[in-house]
Amino acid sequence: MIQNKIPIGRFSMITRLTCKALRLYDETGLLSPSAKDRFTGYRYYSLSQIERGVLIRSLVDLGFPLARINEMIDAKTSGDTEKMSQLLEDQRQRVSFEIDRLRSIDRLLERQKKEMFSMIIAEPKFKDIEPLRVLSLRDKGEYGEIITRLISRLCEFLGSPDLNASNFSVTGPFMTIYHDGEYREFDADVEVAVPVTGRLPDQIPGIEVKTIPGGRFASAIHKGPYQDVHESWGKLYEWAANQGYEPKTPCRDNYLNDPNDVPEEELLTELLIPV
Amino acid sequence: MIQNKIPIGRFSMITRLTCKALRLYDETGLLSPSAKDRFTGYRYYSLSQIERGVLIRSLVDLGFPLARINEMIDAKTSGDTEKMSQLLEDQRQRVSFEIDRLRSIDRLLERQKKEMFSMIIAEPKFKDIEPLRVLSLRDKGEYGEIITRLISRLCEFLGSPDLNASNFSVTGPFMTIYHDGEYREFDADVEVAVPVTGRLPDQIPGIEVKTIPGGRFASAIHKGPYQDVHESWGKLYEWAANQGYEPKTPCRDNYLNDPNDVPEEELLTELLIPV
DNA sequence: TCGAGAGTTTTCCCCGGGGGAAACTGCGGT
DNA sequence: ACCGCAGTTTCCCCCGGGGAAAACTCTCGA
Repeated sequence: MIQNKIPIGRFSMITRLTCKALRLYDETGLLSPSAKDRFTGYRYYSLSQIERGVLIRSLVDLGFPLARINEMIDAKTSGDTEKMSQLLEDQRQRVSFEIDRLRSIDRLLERQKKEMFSMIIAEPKFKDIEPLRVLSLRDKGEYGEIITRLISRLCEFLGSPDLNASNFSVTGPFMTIYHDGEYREFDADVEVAVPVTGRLPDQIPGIEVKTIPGGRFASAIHKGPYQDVHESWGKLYEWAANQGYEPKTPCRDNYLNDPNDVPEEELLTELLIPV
Repeated sequence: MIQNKIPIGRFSMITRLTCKALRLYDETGLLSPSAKDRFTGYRYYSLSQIERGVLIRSLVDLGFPLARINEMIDAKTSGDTEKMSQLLEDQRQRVSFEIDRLRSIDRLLERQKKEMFSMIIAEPKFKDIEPLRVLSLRDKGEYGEIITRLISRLCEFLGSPDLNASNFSVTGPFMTIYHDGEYREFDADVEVAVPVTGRLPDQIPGIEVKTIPGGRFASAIHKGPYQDVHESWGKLYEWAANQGYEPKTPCRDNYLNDPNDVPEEELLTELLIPV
């Protein structure tokens, strides 16, 4: 019997697997050296293990995770061609999927390069939102004016000193809830709310504590002046419809930053449509 | 001052970052909550942190690693447009590179699906090989015949029982070294060698212990019958030349598995051209 | 037989979080 | 004032190795 004691470094050169990887494969049992010196712990591989090593290497090159490599080798040694092509097909799908993902990232990067973050708009997605306990104020009138007015009234209330002592606190951004079925420039039925926790020290006429319902929403983030928000609403409606959901009511939006802090072009508004 | 104590879960909903990620960002300092309860450890974020969170999220979507995200935000807040577009460009390159890599994997997978591993050939690459101490036997004649003959003589010698006792062992696969400048069907100058370690117990006429030189090699793995090896040699020469290297001499090949163990179509031969 | 230099061993930390366990806490409702 | 549930905390393991450190060992040539 020819002793073939290939030390790890040379075996690594032959199989193109790194020493680090070989040690890992030893631990996990994917490829254990045929001999291990009991005193020094040195690993020694045999010539007949080279083939397995090379096979593992090519499977690694194909992007298989180690668990799949194990399955694949099992399938190959037991001649299970069915399983093998199954695994190959799975892998191909995973790779294609990844390629698509990267391509869309590439497109986004391209856009950012041109516009230098003037337009980071998070891609639309669905969100499951829990019911929310809010402080709210509702009125009718012209959009822009009424929202400004209600928000400043809420701010005024929140700024009052006797709130500091209580366990009351604000737990989210301001939001507007549009109770009308569709956009209406004037005489709109609008509610402004802010998520809160804790108990109110006293009753303020017109300001109400209530719980607004949760559920599934289509969500997108609009960046830029409030005036342009209509376009984004349109896109979001379209997107939700394309995904096979029917837009419901009432819509909301969240004001994610403060017009006092950032210029108009940096304003972020999250748009939410219940579906 | 309005207390805004947004707990981690809600902040995660708003920014679209997971709680897990937020805890990590807290540890690394990328985004630390504005308040942390000293007794319970609860994290509380403020409304004004939402913007940073949303920005981080969109950078994550763009595939930036966290370190780059840090740099990017620094550049953005200090208004360093130069740096920003630099980072964007870098990222775009990394993504394109990754897309290319995946595409080539996809191509390989496609091929494997058709040929079911009848042709795993590792992609050509360059290797730096150390000098190798070998047992060698050299002769002239017709390729196929001479290689077979020399290998069996070496095997015979290696199988002799007095070697077992010594500290002598085989540390690599058999190899052939082609000393001619080019392919020659007959009267080829061929050396067969096997890497060894330890001392030879006695001298065998014709068998020599020597050290063959190392250096940089172009390497590929051929799978299939030895007869077809010429095509792979040709491809490897072409590839090395395309990479701007000049093929030198002598070439070698390593026999990575044993014709006694596997059918002809499964034979693996590593081809090495010094450059 | 010895010494130098290269090879190998373990161990630990890193990426960028996901998943899950066990324990503790917040908060609204009754 | 208490209950129960949902939220939050920390801790540890997982992927698939890369990099580095400290200690040990192998091998070849002199």
